[in-house]
Amino acid sequence: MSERQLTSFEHILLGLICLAPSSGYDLKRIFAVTPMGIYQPSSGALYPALRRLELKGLVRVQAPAGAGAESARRRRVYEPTQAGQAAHMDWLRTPVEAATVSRDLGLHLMRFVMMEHLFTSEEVIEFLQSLADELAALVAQLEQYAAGTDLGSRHPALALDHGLAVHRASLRWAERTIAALSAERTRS
Amino acid sequence: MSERQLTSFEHILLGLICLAPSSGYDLKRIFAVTPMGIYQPSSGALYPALRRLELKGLVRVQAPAGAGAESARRRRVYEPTQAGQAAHMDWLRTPVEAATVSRDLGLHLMRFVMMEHLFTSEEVIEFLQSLADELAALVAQLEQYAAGTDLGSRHPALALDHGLAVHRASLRWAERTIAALSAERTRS
DNA sequence: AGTATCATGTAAGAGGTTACATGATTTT
DNA sequence: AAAATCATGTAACCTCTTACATGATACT
Repeated sequence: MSERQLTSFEHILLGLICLAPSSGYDLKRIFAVTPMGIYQPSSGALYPALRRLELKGLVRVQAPAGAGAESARRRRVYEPTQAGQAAHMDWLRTPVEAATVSRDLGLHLMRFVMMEHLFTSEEVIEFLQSLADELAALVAQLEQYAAGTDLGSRHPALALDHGLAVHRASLRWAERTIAALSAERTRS
Repeated sequence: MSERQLTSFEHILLGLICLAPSSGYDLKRIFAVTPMGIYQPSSGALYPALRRLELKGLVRVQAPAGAGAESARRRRVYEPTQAGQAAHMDWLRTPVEAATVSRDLGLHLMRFVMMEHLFTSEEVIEFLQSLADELAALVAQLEQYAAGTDLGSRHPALALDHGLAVHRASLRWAERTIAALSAERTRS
């Protein structure tokens, strides 16, 4: 209920819990094992973040469930509340911001993954299209900067080439993925 | 003299100051204007960071220089000390780490830019080669993960495709840039 | 004279890292 | 029985963001 909005890390944790109820340790292993693991959250980041989500009423600890009394009492398995699921959907629907598309690209990809069973194909394609639009704008902006500015020396221009190359690759991926998903949609 | 090693942000500030003596405000404008400006440091991050560099003896405030007494006393223009230049060179020579090459790619590009007038062509090419090697290894690792793992559903596989696409683009850039710099070197 | 920009800084609060602590369960 | 792994957490420290404060200089 507190007003402060969630951090990216909290949004991702919430999303993972929406995907499947998980304990802190489960989440840690997800980061360790998948190619998402460029970031390896520390205990000191993970457990307090889960408590914050719990305090905000977005996740709750699953009831012991088992017939026995105290079995597995050590694990705190979190599941989303209704408010948590709603907050997650809101996050997935957040528009792609032009100013931060480059910085947030990894986050957008994460959102794309988490949309899979929550969005219709149309919504997913719409998201990818807005991502593609902003990437195209960014590429155009970088091209303009490269053409219009005398960078003085060699390496800055080469570094700019790198930025152009990777953003063009992202853009092509988005366009290719839109095409693939559209084809699957009509084929159904 | 304090033992704590510099943050990436501090390394970049030091590097920019080595490129040209600058005030905090100058540095702020560099971030605002260039395509480096995905990150816009706040005053609360910038000025304390400069003070830390000063305390560590890596930068110092330029002497007023002008003939007059108090003119322009408001600006604190930093220049590197010998220790600062040495620390900067050490940072530039830091090996590319395989485990973090993806996360640190932007940092490596920044280092590449700052190497321009401090490294020989051979050293620059050597750096780019090690970057290319680690990128190639990362691409191979992702390909292997994609082939060996059943990702269960569609979107994770597509997101992995994105990672492959952008890292291949980085790798191609590195190879292309090595070729270009090598050609220039032999032509001189 | 008033506004915009230049220029540097501080205070509060949030969140992360590192390192340590603790105990249960499983494996050898 | 000992060691490894599972599992959660805390405390100290550091840095960042946000927001505010301050004053000088340049422009209109």
